[in-house]
Amino acid sequence: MCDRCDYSDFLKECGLEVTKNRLRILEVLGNHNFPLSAGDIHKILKRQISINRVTVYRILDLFVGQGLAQRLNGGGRSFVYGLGPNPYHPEHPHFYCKSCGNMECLNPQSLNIDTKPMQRTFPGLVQSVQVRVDGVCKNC
Amino acid sequence: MCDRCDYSDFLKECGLEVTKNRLRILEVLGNHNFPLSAGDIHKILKRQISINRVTVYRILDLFVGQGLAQRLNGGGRSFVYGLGPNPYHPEHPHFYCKSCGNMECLNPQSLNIDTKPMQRTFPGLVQSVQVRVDGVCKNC
DNA sequence: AATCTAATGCAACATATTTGCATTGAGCCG
DNA sequence: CGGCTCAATGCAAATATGTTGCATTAGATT
Repeated sequence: MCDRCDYSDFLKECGLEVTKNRLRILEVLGNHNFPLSAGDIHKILKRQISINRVTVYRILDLFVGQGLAQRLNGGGRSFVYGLGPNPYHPEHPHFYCKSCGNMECLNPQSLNIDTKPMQRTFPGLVQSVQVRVDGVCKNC
Repeated sequence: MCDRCDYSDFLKECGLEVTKNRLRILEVLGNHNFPLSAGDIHKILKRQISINRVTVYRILDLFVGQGLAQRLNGGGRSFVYGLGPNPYHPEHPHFYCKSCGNMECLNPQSLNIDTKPMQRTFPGLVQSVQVRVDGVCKNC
């Protein structure tokens, strides 16, 4: 879907071997404009090929460790994953519909977050700010 | 810990029966300045009394439904719970340490979040904004 | 005390994620 | 080419978390 992203390059840049499964998972993530759970990703891939559930988990963990993917807190009881922020796809907040349980990505500029007050006072290291907006989506 | 909060009153105001287990769970939540998972709460209570895991889950669900408690997305695979916002304890962001996995509550004013851009453009209903700051805490 | 209802306990289930170990496959060196 | 090595993958089982259905208990009300 995103013709500006070369997933093969992404992997190489992270020093990861380029395998079919890894490329497929990156493509699935890139083809959706909302984050997916490991189970969702596995279901989508299984329609086309044979891949093990555990492999999906492992590849996602690997990606998260490298910053290639982002692990987010779905509203439900499982994690959801999206492509990590990169020059073409900046960090952005997510919306969770309490009614249907779906998540969607919001515009990067839909919220202004000022972390300065925090940076001044917080004794630890701030790496990222995860924002989840909860509510009811237009379809519900 | 918080002498301004009368948990028994909290329950009555919500139209809930005042039971020992409910009070105990409110106390545990109030005694910690960071959110706890259902499992944590169960472990803490079991040290003193006999209480069933399921009861903890049910009471927490009840509290969340009434706004007495807040269900947050821990960094890990489970939900975490804290006291819901009230006049004495306003809504506040949370910090998640990627290294040790602990969470802590931040000052309510540590982040400025402007939801106006979002309110203007988003077609659904925005109910709440959950902010989690990720990073490394001072102990790690 | 008898009765009624909500709260709690218990067992079993469901789902998500992790772990250990076996197998496969791609690259490399002789 | 054939064998070697190591990472990637698969498979089975374990673990953690959360839910459901039904039995039991405790507290309020009459």
